[in-house]
Amino acid sequence: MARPRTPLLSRERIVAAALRLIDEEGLDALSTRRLASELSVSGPSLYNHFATKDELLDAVVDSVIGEVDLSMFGTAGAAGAGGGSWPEALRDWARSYRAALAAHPNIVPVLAQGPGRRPNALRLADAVFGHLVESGWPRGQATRIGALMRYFVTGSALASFAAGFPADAEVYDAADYPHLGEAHRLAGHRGTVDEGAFETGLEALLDGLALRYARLAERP
Amino acid sequence: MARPRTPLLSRERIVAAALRLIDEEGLDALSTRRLASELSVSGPSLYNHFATKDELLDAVVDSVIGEVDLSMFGTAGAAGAGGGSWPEALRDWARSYRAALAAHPNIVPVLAQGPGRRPNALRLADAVFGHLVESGWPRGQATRIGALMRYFVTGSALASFAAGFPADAEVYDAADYPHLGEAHRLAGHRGTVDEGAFETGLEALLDGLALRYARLAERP
DNA sequence: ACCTGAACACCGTTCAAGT
DNA sequence: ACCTGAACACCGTTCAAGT
Repeated sequence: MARPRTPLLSRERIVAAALRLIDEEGLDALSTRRLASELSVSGPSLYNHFATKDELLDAVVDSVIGEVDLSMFGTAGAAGAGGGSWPEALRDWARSYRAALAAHPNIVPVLAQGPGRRPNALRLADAVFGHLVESGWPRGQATRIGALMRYFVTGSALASFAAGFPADAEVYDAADYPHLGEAHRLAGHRGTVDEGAFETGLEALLDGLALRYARLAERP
Repeated sequence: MARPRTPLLSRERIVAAALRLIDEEGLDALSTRRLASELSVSGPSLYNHFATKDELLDAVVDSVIGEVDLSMFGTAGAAGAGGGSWPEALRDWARSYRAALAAHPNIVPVLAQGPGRRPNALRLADAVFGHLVESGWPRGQATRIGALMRYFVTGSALASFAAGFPADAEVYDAADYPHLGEAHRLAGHRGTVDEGAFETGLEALLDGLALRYARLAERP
Protein backbone atom coordinates (compact mmCIF):
# COMPACT_ATOMS: atom_id res chain seq x y z
CA MET A 1 0.00 0.00 0.00
CA ALA A 2 2.81 2.45 0.93
CA ARG A 3 1.62 5.91 1.89
CA PRO A 4 -2.17 6.25 1.81
CA ARG A 5 -3.74 9.56 0.80
CA THR A 6 -5.29 9.90 4.23
CA PRO A 7 -3.17 8.54 7.13
CA LEU A 8 -4.27 5.23 8.60
CA LEU A 9 -2.93 6.06 12.04
CA SER A 10 -2.72 8.98 14.46
CA ARG A 11 -1.16 9.29 17.90
CA GLU A 12 -4.64 9.48 19.40
CA ARG A 13 -5.84 6.28 17.70
CA ILE A 14 -2.68 4.43 18.70
CA VAL A 15 -2.89 5.59 22.34
CA ALA A 16 -6.55 4.60 22.59
CA ALA A 17 -5.91 1.14 21.16
CA ALA A 18 -2.88 0.63 23.41
CA LEU A 19 -4.85 1.57 26.52
CA ARG A 20 -7.65 -0.81 25.56
CA LEU A 21 -5.16 -3.63 25.08
CA ILE A 22 -3.46 -2.91 28.42
CA ASP A 23 -6.81 -2.76 30.22
CA GLU A 24 -8.11 -5.97 28.72
CA GLU A 25 -5.02 -8.15 28.64
CA GLY A 26 -2.37 -6.52 30.78
CA LEU A 27 0.83 -4.61 30.21
CA ASP A 28 2.64 -7.66 28.88
CA ALA A 29 0.08 -8.04 26.10
CA LEU A 30 1.09 -4.69 24.65
CA SER A 31 3.59 -5.48 21.94
CA THR A 32 4.18 -3.25 18.96
CA ARG A 33 3.24 -6.08 16.60
CA ARG A 34 0.09 -7.00 18.46
CA LEU A 35 -0.97 -3.37 18.74
CA ALA A 36 -0.29 -2.80 15.05
CA SER A 37 -2.37 -5.81 14.09
CA GLU A 38 -5.18 -4.50 16.30
CA LEU A 39 -5.01 -1.33 14.19
CA SER A 40 -4.77 -3.30 10.93
CA VAL A 41 -1.30 -2.04 10.04
CA SER A 42 2.12 -3.63 10.08
CA GLY A 43 4.39 -3.42 13.12
CA PRO A 44 6.90 -0.82 11.97
CA SER A 45 4.13 1.63 11.04
CA LEU A 46 3.91 2.73 14.66
CA TYR A 47 7.40 4.16 14.43
CA ASN A 48 6.13 6.91 12.19
CA HIS A 49 4.22 8.26 15.19
CA PHE A 50 6.33 7.31 18.21
CA ALA A 51 10.11 6.99 18.36
CA THR A 52 10.00 4.03 20.77
CA LYS A 53 7.54 1.86 22.63
CA ASP A 54 8.45 3.76 25.80
CA GLU A 55 7.42 7.05 24.22
CA LEU A 56 4.09 5.45 23.29
CA LEU A 57 3.64 4.20 26.86
CA ASP A 58 4.37 7.68 28.15
CA ALA A 59 1.57 9.06 26.00
CA VAL A 60 -0.83 6.39 27.26
CA VAL A 61 0.07 7.21 30.85
CA ASP A 62 -0.40 10.92 30.37
CA SER A 63 -3.79 10.37 28.76
CA VAL A 64 -4.90 8.55 31.92
CA ILE A 65 -3.57 11.29 34.21
CA GLY A 66 -5.41 13.80 32.07
CA GLU A 67 -8.65 12.34 33.38
CA VAL A 68 -7.92 13.45 36.95
CA ASP A 69 -10.06 16.39 38.05
CA LEU A 70 -7.98 19.33 39.27
CA SER A 71 -10.75 21.93 39.32
CA MET A 72 -10.97 21.87 43.14
CA PHE A 73 -7.55 23.53 43.28
CA GLY A 74 -8.55 26.39 41.03
CA THR A 75 -10.00 28.72 43.65
CA ALA A 76 -7.66 28.40 46.61
CA GLY A 77 -7.51 32.16 47.03
CA ALA A 78 -11.25 32.37 47.49
CA ALA A 79 -11.01 30.54 50.79
CA GLY A 80 -9.09 33.44 52.23
CA ALA A 81 -5.83 33.48 54.13
CA GLY A 82 -7.15 30.88 56.54
CA GLY A 83 -7.06 28.28 53.80
CA GLY A 84 -9.38 26.00 55.72
CA SER A 85 -10.61 24.29 52.58
CA TRP A 86 -7.52 22.25 51.76
CA PRO A 87 -8.83 19.02 53.32
CA GLU A 88 -11.94 19.10 51.15
CA ALA A 89 -9.89 19.83 48.04
CA LEU A 90 -7.44 17.07 48.88
CA ARG A 91 -10.28 14.61 49.50
CA ASP A 92 -12.05 15.38 46.22
CA TRP A 93 -8.81 15.24 44.30
CA ALA A 94 -7.72 11.95 45.87
CA ARG A 95 -11.03 10.35 44.94
CA SER A 96 -10.83 11.55 41.36
CA TYR A 97 -7.18 10.52 41.15
CA ARG A 98 -7.91 7.04 42.43
CA ALA A 99 -10.93 6.63 40.16
CA ALA A 100 -8.88 7.56 37.09
CA LEU A 101 -6.09 5.14 38.03
CA ALA A 102 -8.28 2.29 39.25
CA ALA A 103 -10.04 2.33 35.88
CA HIS A 104 -6.70 1.28 34.36
CA PRO A 105 -4.85 -0.66 37.09
CA ASN A 106 -2.49 -2.42 34.68
CA ILE A 107 -0.76 0.81 33.79
CA VAL A 108 -0.32 2.11 37.34
CA PRO A 109 3.20 0.66 37.77
CA VAL A 110 4.37 2.76 34.83
CA LEU A 111 2.63 5.89 35.98
CA ALA A 112 3.88 5.54 39.54
CA GLN A 113 7.45 6.09 38.39
CA GLY A 114 6.79 9.81 38.59
CA PRO A 115 5.73 12.68 36.33
CA GLY A 116 8.88 12.69 34.21
CA ARG A 117 8.28 15.14 31.40
CA ARG A 118 4.60 14.30 30.94
CA PRO A 119 2.58 17.52 30.86
CA ASN A 120 -0.56 16.27 32.58
CA ALA A 121 1.46 14.71 35.39
CA LEU A 122 3.40 17.92 35.90
CA ARG A 123 0.19 19.97 35.87
CA LEU A 124 -1.20 17.68 38.56
CA ALA A 125 1.88 18.03 40.77
CA ASP A 126 1.82 21.78 40.26
CA ALA A 127 -1.84 22.11 41.21
CA VAL A 128 -1.54 20.08 44.42
CA PHE A 129 1.64 21.76 45.60
CA GLY A 130 0.39 25.23 44.70
CA HIS A 131 -2.87 24.74 46.53
CA LEU A 132 -1.22 23.48 49.70
CA VAL A 133 1.25 26.37 49.78
CA GLU A 134 -1.52 28.90 49.21
CA SER A 135 -3.45 27.24 52.02
CA GLY A 136 -0.66 28.02 54.43
CA TRP A 137 1.45 24.86 54.42
CA PRO A 138 5.21 25.48 54.43
CA ARG A 139 6.79 24.43 51.14
CA GLY A 140 8.67 21.48 52.61
CA GLN A 141 5.54 20.06 54.18
CA ALA A 142 3.54 20.68 51.04
CA THR A 143 6.06 18.59 49.10
CA ARG A 144 5.79 15.76 51.60
CA ILE A 145 2.00 15.85 51.52
CA GLY A 146 1.99 15.68 47.73
CA ALA A 147 4.31 12.69 47.96
CA LEU A 148 2.43 10.81 50.64
CA MET A 149 -0.90 11.33 48.94
CA ARG A 150 0.57 9.89 45.76
CA TYR A 151 1.94 6.94 47.70
CA PHE A 152 -1.49 6.18 49.09
CA VAL A 153 -3.47 6.71 45.89
CA THR A 154 -1.13 4.78 43.60
CA GLY A 155 -0.85 2.00 46.16
CA SER A 156 -4.61 1.72 46.32
CA ALA A 157 -5.00 1.71 42.54
CA LEU A 158 -2.12 -0.63 41.77
CA ALA A 159 -4.03 -3.75 42.63
CA SER A 160 -7.07 -4.87 44.56
CA PHE A 161 -6.24 -5.89 48.12
CA ALA A 162 -9.18 -8.27 48.31
CA ALA A 163 -8.55 -9.91 44.94
CA GLY A 164 -4.98 -10.65 46.02
CA PHE A 165 -6.25 -13.44 48.26
CA PRO A 166 -7.08 -16.65 46.38
CA ALA A 167 -10.76 -17.61 46.61
CA ASP A 168 -9.67 -21.21 47.12
CA ALA A 169 -10.30 -21.97 50.81
CA GLU A 170 -7.66 -24.70 50.95
CA VAL A 171 -4.89 -22.13 50.62
CA TYR A 172 -5.53 -21.04 54.20
CA ASP A 173 -5.66 -24.49 55.75
CA ALA A 174 -2.03 -24.40 56.77
CA ALA A 175 -1.56 -23.99 60.50
CA ASP A 176 0.70 -21.07 59.62
CA TYR A 177 -2.27 -18.77 59.01
CA PRO A 178 -4.47 -19.05 62.09
CA HIS A 179 -6.36 -15.81 61.39
CA LEU A 180 -7.02 -16.14 57.67
CA GLY A 181 -9.85 -18.65 57.90
CA GLU A 182 -12.25 -16.32 56.12
CA ALA A 183 -9.77 -14.86 53.66
CA HIS A 184 -11.10 -16.93 50.76
CA ARG A 185 -14.25 -14.81 50.91
CA LEU A 186 -12.40 -11.54 50.40
CA ALA A 187 -12.25 -11.77 46.62
CA GLY A 188 -16.05 -11.95 46.51
CA HIS A 189 -16.33 -8.57 48.24
CA ARG A 190 -13.53 -7.06 46.25
CA GLY A 191 -15.21 -3.76 45.45
CA THR A 192 -16.47 -2.89 48.93
CA VAL A 193 -13.31 -4.02 50.73
CA ASP A 194 -11.03 -1.93 48.54
CA GLU A 195 -13.36 1.04 48.52
CA GLY A 196 -13.76 0.88 52.30
CA ALA A 197 -10.03 0.63 52.85
CA PHE A 198 -9.38 3.59 50.58
CA GLU A 199 -12.01 5.77 52.26
CA THR A 200 -10.87 4.80 55.76
CA GLY A 201 -7.26 5.51 54.89
CA LEU A 202 -8.08 8.78 53.17
CA GLU A 203 -10.09 10.10 56.12
CA ALA A 204 -7.45 8.93 58.60
CA LEU A 205 -4.74 10.70 56.60
CA LEU A 206 -6.74 13.91 56.37
CA ASP A 207 -7.49 13.82 60.10
CA GLY A 208 -3.84 13.27 60.88
CA LEU A 209 -2.79 16.10 58.58
CA ALA A 210 -5.40 18.41 60.12
CA LEU A 211 -3.80 17.84 63.52
CA ARG A 212 -0.47 18.96 62.07
CA TYR A 213 -2.04 21.94 60.34
CA ALA A 214 -3.51 23.09 63.65
CA ARG A 215 -0.07 22.88 65.23
CA LEU A 216 1.30 25.23 62.54
CA ALA A 217 -0.92 28.01 63.85
CA GLU A 218 -0.03 27.35 67.49
CA ARG A 219 3.70 27.81 66.97
CA PRO A 220 4.19 30.29 64.17
CA MET B 1 28.10 -31.74 29.87
CA ALA B 2 24.60 -33.16 30.49
CA ARG B 3 23.90 -34.00 34.13
CA PRO B 4 26.78 -33.05 36.41
CA ARG B 5 27.52 -35.18 39.49
CA THR B 6 26.72 -32.24 41.71
CA PRO B 7 23.93 -29.91 40.48
CA LEU B 8 25.05 -26.59 39.02
CA LEU B 9 21.88 -24.81 40.08
CA SER B 10 19.50 -24.62 43.00
CA ARG B 11 16.31 -22.62 43.52
CA GLU B 12 18.15 -20.47 46.06
CA ARG B 13 21.00 -19.66 43.71
CA ILE B 14 18.60 -18.85 40.89
CA VAL B 15 16.42 -16.63 43.09
CA ALA B 16 19.43 -14.72 44.40
CA ALA B 17 20.81 -14.10 40.90
CA ALA B 18 17.39 -13.04 39.61
CA LEU B 19 16.93 -10.54 42.43
CA ARG B 20 20.37 -9.09 41.81
CA LEU B 21 19.60 -8.70 38.11
CA ILE B 22 16.24 -7.03 38.85
CA ASP B 23 17.82 -4.68 41.38
CA GLU B 24 20.66 -3.65 39.12
CA GLU B 25 18.98 -3.48 35.72
CA GLY B 26 15.23 -3.57 36.25
CA LEU B 27 12.45 -6.08 35.80
CA ASP B 28 12.73 -5.98 32.01
CA ALA B 29 16.36 -7.10 32.19
CA LEU B 30 15.31 -10.39 33.76
CA SER B 31 15.07 -12.84 30.88
CA THR B 32 15.54 -16.54 31.30
CA ARG B 33 18.46 -16.51 28.86
CA ARG B 34 20.18 -13.58 30.48
CA LEU B 35 19.70 -15.04 33.95
CA ALA B 36 20.99 -18.40 32.79
CA SER B 37 24.08 -16.82 31.29
CA GLU B 38 24.65 -14.98 34.56
CA LEU B 39 24.66 -18.41 36.21
CA SER B 40 26.87 -19.90 33.48
CA VAL B 41 24.27 -22.38 32.26
CA SER B 42 22.08 -22.55 29.18
CA GLY B 43 18.59 -21.03 29.14
CA PRO B 44 16.44 -24.15 29.40
CA SER B 45 18.32 -25.36 32.50
CA LEU B 46 16.20 -23.10 34.66
CA TYR B 47 13.15 -25.16 33.78
CA ASN B 48 14.49 -28.01 35.85
CA HIS B 49 13.92 -25.84 38.93
CA PHE B 50 10.94 -23.65 38.04
CA ALA B 51 8.01 -24.53 35.80
CA THR B 52 7.72 -21.02 34.36
CA LYS B 53 9.31 -17.62 34.65
CA ASP B 54 6.28 -16.50 36.68
CA GLU B 55 6.91 -19.21 39.24
CA LEU B 56 10.50 -17.99 39.51
CA LEU B 57 9.31 -14.39 39.97
CA ASP B 58 6.95 -15.57 42.69
CA ALA B 59 9.87 -17.10 44.56
CA VAL B 60 11.89 -13.90 44.22
CA VAL B 61 8.97 -11.86 45.55
CA ASP B 62 8.43 -14.15 48.51
CA SER B 63 12.12 -14.02 49.40
CA VAL B 64 11.84 -10.22 49.63
CA ILE B 65 8.71 -10.39 51.79
CA GLY B 66 10.50 -12.86 54.02
CA GLU B 67 12.78 -10.00 55.09
CA VAL B 68 9.92 -8.10 56.72
CA ASP B 69 10.06 -8.20 60.52
CA LEU B 70 6.85 -9.55 62.06
CA SER B 71 8.16 -10.07 65.58
CA MET B 72 6.28 -7.01 66.92
CA PHE B 73 3.01 -8.91 66.39
CA GLY B 74 4.12 -11.91 68.38
CA THR B 75 3.12 -10.70 71.82
CA ALA B 76 -0.21 -8.98 71.28
CA GLY B 77 -1.72 -10.83 74.23
CA ALA B 78 0.91 -9.45 76.58
CA ALA B 79 -0.48 -5.94 76.14
CA GLY B 80 -3.68 -7.07 77.82
CA ALA B 81 -7.28 -6.65 76.67
CA GLY B 82 -6.76 -2.95 76.21
CA GLY B 83 -4.52 -3.61 73.24
CA GLY B 84 -3.09 -0.12 73.43
CA SER B 85 0.12 -1.21 71.72
CA TRP B 86 -1.24 -1.69 68.20
CA PRO B 87 -0.03 1.72 66.94
CA GLU B 88 3.54 0.98 67.97
CA ALA B 89 3.40 -2.47 66.39
CA LEU B 90 1.92 -1.06 63.19
CA ARG B 91 4.55 1.68 63.06
CA ASP B 92 7.47 -0.71 63.53
CA TRP B 93 6.05 -3.16 61.01
CA ALA B 94 5.38 -0.46 58.41
CA ARG B 95 8.96 0.77 58.66
CA SER B 96 10.38 -2.73 58.29
CA TYR B 97 7.96 -3.48 55.44
CA ARG B 98 8.94 -0.32 53.59
CA ALA B 99 12.65 -0.90 54.16
CA ALA B 100 12.44 -4.42 52.75
CA LEU B 101 10.52 -3.24 49.68
CA ALA B 102 12.46 -0.04 49.08
CA ALA B 103 15.65 -2.11 48.95
CA HIS B 104 14.20 -3.73 45.81
CA PRO B 105 11.88 -1.17 44.21
CA ASN B 106 11.93 -2.78 40.77
CA ILE B 107 10.04 -5.80 42.03
CA VAL B 108 7.36 -3.94 43.97
CA PRO B 109 4.84 -3.90 41.08
CA VAL B 110 4.86 -7.70 41.10
CA LEU B 111 4.64 -8.00 44.85
CA ALA B 112 1.82 -5.45 45.07
CA GLN B 113 -0.50 -7.78 43.16
CA GLY B 114 -1.29 -9.46 46.46
CA PRO B 115 -0.14 -12.46 48.50
CA GLY B 116 -1.44 -15.10 46.11
CA ARG B 117 -0.18 -18.43 47.38
CA ARG B 118 3.18 -17.15 48.59
CA PRO B 119 3.79 -18.36 52.15
CA ASN B 120 5.70 -15.33 53.47
CA ALA B 121 3.08 -12.94 52.08
CA LEU B 122 0.27 -14.94 53.68
CA ARG B 123 2.14 -15.08 56.98
CA LEU B 124 2.49 -11.30 56.87
CA ALA B 125 -1.22 -10.77 56.21
CA ASP B 126 -2.09 -13.23 58.95
CA ALA B 127 0.15 -11.53 61.51
CA VAL B 128 -1.20 -8.02 60.84
CA PHE B 129 -4.84 -9.03 60.80
CA GLY B 130 -4.48 -11.25 63.86
CA HIS B 131 -2.78 -8.55 65.88
CA LEU B 132 -5.39 -5.94 65.04
CA VAL B 133 -8.27 -8.25 65.94
CA GLU B 134 -6.61 -9.22 69.22
CA SER B 135 -6.10 -5.52 69.91
CA GLY B 136 -9.86 -4.98 69.81
CA TRP B 137 -10.48 -3.89 66.22
CA PRO B 138 -13.60 -5.41 64.64
CA ARG B 139 -12.69 -7.87 61.89
CA GLY B 140 -14.03 -5.71 59.08
CA GLN B 141 -12.02 -2.72 60.19
CA ALA B 142 -8.94 -4.86 60.74
CA THR B 143 -9.19 -5.99 57.12
CA ARG B 144 -9.44 -2.42 55.90
CA ILE B 145 -6.48 -1.32 58.01
CA GLY B 146 -4.37 -4.15 56.63
CA ALA B 147 -5.34 -3.05 53.14
CA LEU B 148 -4.76 0.65 53.59
CA MET B 149 -1.40 0.10 55.25
CA ARG B 150 -0.36 -2.02 52.28
CA TYR B 151 -1.55 0.70 49.91
CA PHE B 152 0.61 3.25 51.65
CA VAL B 153 3.71 1.12 52.06
CA THR B 154 3.74 -0.32 48.54
CA GLY B 155 3.00 3.09 47.09
CA SER B 156 5.93 4.57 48.98
CA ALA B 157 8.30 1.78 47.94
CA LEU B 158 7.21 1.57 44.30
CA ALA B 159 9.21 4.57 43.23
CA SER B 160 10.86 7.63 44.65
CA PHE B 161 8.62 10.68 44.59
CA ALA B 162 11.54 13.07 44.42
CA ALA B 163 13.41 11.16 41.70
CA GLY B 164 10.29 11.28 39.53
CA PHE B 165 10.93 14.95 38.81
CA PRO B 166 13.63 15.54 36.17
CA ALA B 167 16.67 17.40 37.51
CA ASP B 168 16.68 19.43 34.31
CA ALA B 169 15.41 22.90 35.29
CA GLU B 170 14.15 23.69 31.80
CA VAL B 171 11.36 21.15 32.15
CA TYR B 172 9.58 23.51 34.53
CA ASP B 173 9.92 26.65 32.47
CA ALA B 174 6.52 26.25 30.89
CA ALA B 175 3.99 28.77 32.19
CA ASP B 176 1.77 25.75 32.91
CA TYR B 177 3.68 24.94 36.09
CA PRO B 178 3.80 28.16 38.08
CA HIS B 179 4.65 26.43 41.39
CA LEU B 180 7.29 23.95 40.27
CA GLY B 181 10.15 26.40 39.95
CA GLU B 182 12.24 24.48 42.48
CA ALA B 183 11.19 21.01 41.42
CA HIS B 184 14.46 20.34 39.58
CA ARG B 185 16.16 20.26 42.99
CA LEU B 186 13.97 17.48 44.33
CA ALA B 187 15.99 14.63 42.84
CA GLY B 188 19.04 15.85 44.72
CA HIS B 189 17.26 15.42 48.05
CA ARG B 190 15.69 12.18 47.05
CA GLY B 191 16.39 10.27 50.25
CA THR B 192 15.20 12.85 52.74
CA VAL B 193 12.12 13.88 50.75
CA ASP B 194 10.87 10.32 50.40
CA GLU B 195 11.77 9.39 53.96
CA GLY B 196 10.06 12.53 55.30
CA ALA B 197 6.94 11.92 53.25
CA PHE B 198 6.75 8.32 54.44
CA GLU B 199 7.19 9.24 58.10
CA THR B 200 4.71 12.12 57.90
CA GLY B 201 2.13 9.91 56.19
CA LEU B 202 2.68 7.05 58.59
CA GLU B 203 2.23 9.23 61.67
CA ALA B 204 -0.81 10.94 60.14
CA LEU B 205 -2.38 7.57 59.37
CA LEU B 206 -1.71 6.24 62.86
CA ASP B 207 -3.13 9.41 64.44
CA GLY B 208 -6.24 9.15 62.27
CA LEU B 209 -6.69 5.50 63.14
CA ALA B 210 -6.20 6.22 66.85
CA LEU B 211 -9.14 8.67 66.65
CA ARG B 212 -11.29 5.87 65.23
CA TYR B 213 -10.06 3.39 67.82
CA ALA B 214 -11.08 5.77 70.59
CA ARG B 215 -14.56 6.01 69.08
CA LEU B 216 -14.90 2.21 69.26
CA ALA B 217 -14.76 2.39 73.04
CA GLU B 218 -17.22 5.29 73.26
CA ARG B 219 -20.00 3.47 71.40
CA PRO B 220 -19.63 -0.23 72.09
C1' DA C 1 5.01 11.96 5.00
C1' DC C 2 3.52 7.35 5.96
C1' DC C 3 3.13 2.74 4.98
C1' DT C 4 5.37 -2.03 3.66
C1' DG C 5 8.30 -6.50 3.98
C1' DA C 6 12.77 -8.20 5.19
C1' DA C 7 16.11 -8.49 8.53
C1' DC C 8 18.67 -8.45 13.19
C1' DA C 9 19.20 -9.63 17.79
C1' DC C 10 16.49 -10.85 21.07
C1' DC C 11 12.42 -13.36 23.96
C1' DG C 12 9.75 -17.89 26.86
C1' DT C 13 9.20 -22.50 26.40
C1' DT C 14 9.31 -27.42 24.55
C1' DC C 15 11.67 -31.44 23.53
C1' DA C 16 14.75 -35.09 22.27
C1' DA C 17 19.24 -36.37 23.56
C1' DG C 18 22.94 -37.13 26.76
C1' DT C 19 24.82 -38.92 31.42
C1' DA D 1 17.65 -36.00 37.99
C1' DC D 2 19.73 -32.25 35.57
C1' DC D 3 22.04 -30.34 31.88
C1' DT D 4 22.51 -29.43 26.54
C1' DG D 5 21.48 -27.63 21.62
C1' DA D 6 17.89 -27.15 18.28
C1' DA D 7 13.56 -25.47 17.35
C1' DC D 8 9.00 -22.73 17.54
C1' DA D 9 6.46 -18.69 17.83
C1' DC D 10 7.18 -14.64 19.47
C1' DC D 11 9.54 -9.76 20.69
C1' DG D 12 11.50 -4.16 19.62
C1' DT D 13 13.64 -1.76 16.18
C1' DT D 14 16.10 -0.51 11.72
C1' DC D 15 16.08 0.19 7.01
C1' DA D 16 15.53 0.27 2.11
C1' DA D 17 11.74 0.54 -0.92
C1' DG D 18 7.38 2.27 -2.47
C1' DT D 19 3.89 6.22 -3.31
